[in-house]
Amino acid sequence: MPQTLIRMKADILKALAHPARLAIVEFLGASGERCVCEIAEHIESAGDRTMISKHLAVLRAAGLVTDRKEGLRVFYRLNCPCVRRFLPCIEQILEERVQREHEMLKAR
Amino acid sequence: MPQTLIRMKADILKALAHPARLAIVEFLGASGERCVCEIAEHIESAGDRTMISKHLAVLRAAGLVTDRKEGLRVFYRLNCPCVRRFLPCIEQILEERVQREHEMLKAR
DNA sequence: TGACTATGTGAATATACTGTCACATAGTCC
DNA sequence: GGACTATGTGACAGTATATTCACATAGTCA
Repeated sequence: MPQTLIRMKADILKALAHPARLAIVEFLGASGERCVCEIAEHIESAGDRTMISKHLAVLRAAGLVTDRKEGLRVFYRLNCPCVRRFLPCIEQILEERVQREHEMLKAR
Repeated sequence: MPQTLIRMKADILKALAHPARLAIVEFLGASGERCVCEIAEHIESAGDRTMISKHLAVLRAAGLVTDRKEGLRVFYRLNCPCVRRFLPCIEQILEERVQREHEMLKAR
């Protein structure tokens, strides 16, 4: 458990820990390879396309996505299929938390 | 995919996206229930115990850990075993990235 | 009760991240 | 070459997060 390794893992998680970036990862996970314009169109919430570029740069730096140029377009895809496997786990944590909060309200 | 859900999931990831908190989660995942003093002793790197308290509060708020008081001590444990399952996935992403960077260096 | 221990909280500062703007690059088509 | 399109970058202001310190709470034991 060298500190460096932990820090690197935390950095990968940090890359995922933003609504827009998470949405991008989920989108790529569900639909394979997509160009920036398609991603931007699908996310919308992240206002400007500039932001999409920056978020993609963060994901790329973390090693989560790879890009491929084709003419004017740049296509992105998930690097590790395993990301798709662990996102449902996050959802499970969320559901369990919601349920726990429900029970606490009922218990009062 | 309502925006709120995405934001909640990103918040859970954000809670994990800190070296000290990730180390705490890994520690609890490996060794079950531990009191704050044991956690603090194991992490060290996170200087003050004050910080450990705050990190634990973040993990608790995210629904990742639960606490239980026993006398002076407070014991924490992981809430969702599935967290243990997805941490290796992060390691895999990291390894693949390291390998890719290696190849790029060789290719020059 | 009073000294002691384990843990948590609040305020204040330092640091990092986000989002926006204007501009830069690079490829395409005329 | 020049106009156009898709994407990326740099600087800046605003916001959030981490860290530190001093102090608060609450349980134990004499």
